[in-house]
Amino acid sequence: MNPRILYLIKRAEIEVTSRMAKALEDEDITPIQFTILYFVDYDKGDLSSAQLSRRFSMTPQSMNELVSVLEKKKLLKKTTDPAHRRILRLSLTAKGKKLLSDCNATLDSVEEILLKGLSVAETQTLKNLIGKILETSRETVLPGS
Amino acid sequence: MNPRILYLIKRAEIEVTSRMAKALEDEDITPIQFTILYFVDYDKGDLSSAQLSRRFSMTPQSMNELVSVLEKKKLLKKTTDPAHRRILRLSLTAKGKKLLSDCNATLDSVEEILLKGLSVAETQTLKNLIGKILETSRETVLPGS
DNA sequence: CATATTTCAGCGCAACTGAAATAA
DNA sequence: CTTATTTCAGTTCCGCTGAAATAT
Repeated sequence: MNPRILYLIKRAEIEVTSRMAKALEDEDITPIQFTILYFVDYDKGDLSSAQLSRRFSMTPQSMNELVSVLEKKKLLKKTTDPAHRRILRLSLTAKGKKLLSDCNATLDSVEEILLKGLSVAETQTLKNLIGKILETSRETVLPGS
Repeated sequence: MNPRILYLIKRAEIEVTSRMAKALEDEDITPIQFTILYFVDYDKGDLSSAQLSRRFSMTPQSMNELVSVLEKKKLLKKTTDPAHRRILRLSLTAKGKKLLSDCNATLDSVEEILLKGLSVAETQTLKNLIGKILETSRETVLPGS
């Protein structure tokens, strides 16, 4: 039926998310929670909840709820910014770092299964092409920047 | 930061969905509702709500709600199957067909914008690669088939 | 009796909006 | 006074489960 590329992307995401959810439930964590940990770790203590909300196109209130859950699970902690006492910078706890690395190992196998029909070169091509689309997206913005 | 392909796919889907939603809101329809119309049209009167629910990995109850909304909007109608009086086959109304073709035109431009960084050949490659992933997915199933 | 489709009813989650306190 | 971050409170939406009626 030669489907739209919009539809193919959506289907692929549904598949990816359900497999991620399944793989991560042993760690008692959702795909979104994982992604937050992933970003907090990457930006090493520089991210606030408000900044995260912008990056994920969510309201600060919604992001704060997600963050609170992770805080209650003792996976990340808030420390007040030395220069701006109102801002709470996020960082992973030791438990959070451990969990993150476990999850990364788990997701490596999920990716491996999903990509087993593709060669290494094809996988790289796929990454590049999606990357180009995301670049185009960033240039032609929709809402308020 | 060399992100996971799982993450790239998720990002792309977020971008696609938000642009679809924006483009379709003039037609007063959501991306999911559009997709249902698209499938009902494609299968020309052969789909029931229960079959649709399986195709989208949803419960029949949830799908029925979506279908009800479209029915109230007079975009599709139910006709009892001649052989199985319990089954309600779905088909588009004239209004639904008109809307679907308008939406398809709208989405053609959305795709064009999103893919403007890619050549025709690259677009085809992207479709093929995602297609391969979806094939692999179908082979290595997760839940009950 | 087992199975599939549809429908009514209620639940829970994850996002939202609104409003307020704190701080630069 | 304006703006940004955080937080409390209420709301809405969308998918879920449970239960029942209908039909093969």
